Amino acid sequence: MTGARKAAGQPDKRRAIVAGALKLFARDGYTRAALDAIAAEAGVSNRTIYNHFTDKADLFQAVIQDSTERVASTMVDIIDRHLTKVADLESDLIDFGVAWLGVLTSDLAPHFALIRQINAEQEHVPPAALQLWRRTGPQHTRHELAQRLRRIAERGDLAMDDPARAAGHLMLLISADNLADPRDLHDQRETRAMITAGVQAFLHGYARQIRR
Amino acid sequence: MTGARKAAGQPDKRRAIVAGALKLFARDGYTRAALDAIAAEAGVSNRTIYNHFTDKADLFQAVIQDSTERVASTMVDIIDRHLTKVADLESDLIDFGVAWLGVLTSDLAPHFALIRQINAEQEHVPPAALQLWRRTGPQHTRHELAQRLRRIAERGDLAMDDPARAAGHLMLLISADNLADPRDLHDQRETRAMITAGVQAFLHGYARQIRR
DNA sequence: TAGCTTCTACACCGATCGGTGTAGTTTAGC
DNA sequence: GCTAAACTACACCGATCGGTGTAGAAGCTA
Repeated sequence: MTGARKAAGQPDKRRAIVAGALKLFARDGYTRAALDAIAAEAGVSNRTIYNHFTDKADLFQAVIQDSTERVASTMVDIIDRHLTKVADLESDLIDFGVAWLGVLTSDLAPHFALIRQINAEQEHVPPAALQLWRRTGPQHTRHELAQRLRRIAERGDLAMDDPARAAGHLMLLISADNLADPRDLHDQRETRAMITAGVQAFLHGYARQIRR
Repeated sequence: MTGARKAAGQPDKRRAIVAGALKLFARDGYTRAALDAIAAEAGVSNRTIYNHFTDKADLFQAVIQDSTERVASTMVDIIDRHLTKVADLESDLIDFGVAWLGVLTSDLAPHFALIRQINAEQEHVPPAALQLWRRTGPQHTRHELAQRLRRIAERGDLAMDDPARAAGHLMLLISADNLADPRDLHDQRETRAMITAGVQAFLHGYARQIRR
């Protein structure tokens, strides 16, 4: 609700609260996560939380915003690192996919559990928070990815009508259904095989030389 | 937990309870959904629920099983209806996709909200229930779809190494990210365009004549 | 040292919820 | 029409939780 916060309280306490809240919201969901447990996790008094946030809902929204921005910037970094200078498109895309999927098992993993919670609780999450996540999260990274794909297409290695749609397809084919089922992500070989298959499915659909 | 139920109570009451519970579990999630509210939704006394189910968790598991079986059989029907006799592969796949996506907005829609809840609450759902859903739900339909794709491949219209993986890709490309974001699904033209793009991406990746 | 803000510990309120007990009413099957 | 099972209404318990009040400790600034 309140757009601009006036930085009440100690910044390090605030960070600890947000970090602890992310962990518990991600694991337990909005309703199940108790504020006392969050306070304990953050090594902070229950009362201090209300010194930084007006509400449980307010805290939730802050957690969404913080985590989304952090993850989105990581994703954009990966896009930049792998898809700016492209030598062998297929192997570069596979490397890109490996890095992309690696985020799901990194220390940023709780974020994606949080996203599942948001998707489940859509009816109870304030619409403003939902919209904020969609824009600065998946929409932003998809746009960034689409830009790179368009540039590669202009070089002649890809052919597509709608870069945004193609970017969405690539993201789907790379992450497969692992967003819904984050197990099996620890088998390196299986993960790589899955990514390779996804990239090949993507490429042979968009590569110009095999487009009919 | 208890595998075999001894059909305690009136069957129509049981059905009403399961139906009401599905609606509320889907909308509110396991924790938020109150048993009193479920009882009211089902037009049944609070106490009657405990005559049919031992627990809230027991009821939840029954709801998962019931809804999953119903939806899976619908999906298999759609596969059978559209992919048994294939004339024009691309247009048949598009029709198939339209029917497939139509389920998401049908009266079976609450099921997918329930699935989002399950995916979010994975840490708190009994593993047996999770496994049961995965097997009789997505794994089953994917296997069924893979069978059809293999048959089409044997006829020479498709080429693929791993039919199961291909089936997964097709399911992803057809439903795009609408499983996570079920809005926008009411714009007929946009939906059809999305499905068409997905099918074309799939086809040009697996069609033999354009495989390098 | 003085003064201000922040944090902590703790007790507390009101509401919600899962689950039970009970007494009485309805319904199904013989 | 009788009996037993099933259902209803209602009161109730114990636990959890969001949020507040308060009094004092800790830390920063001058």
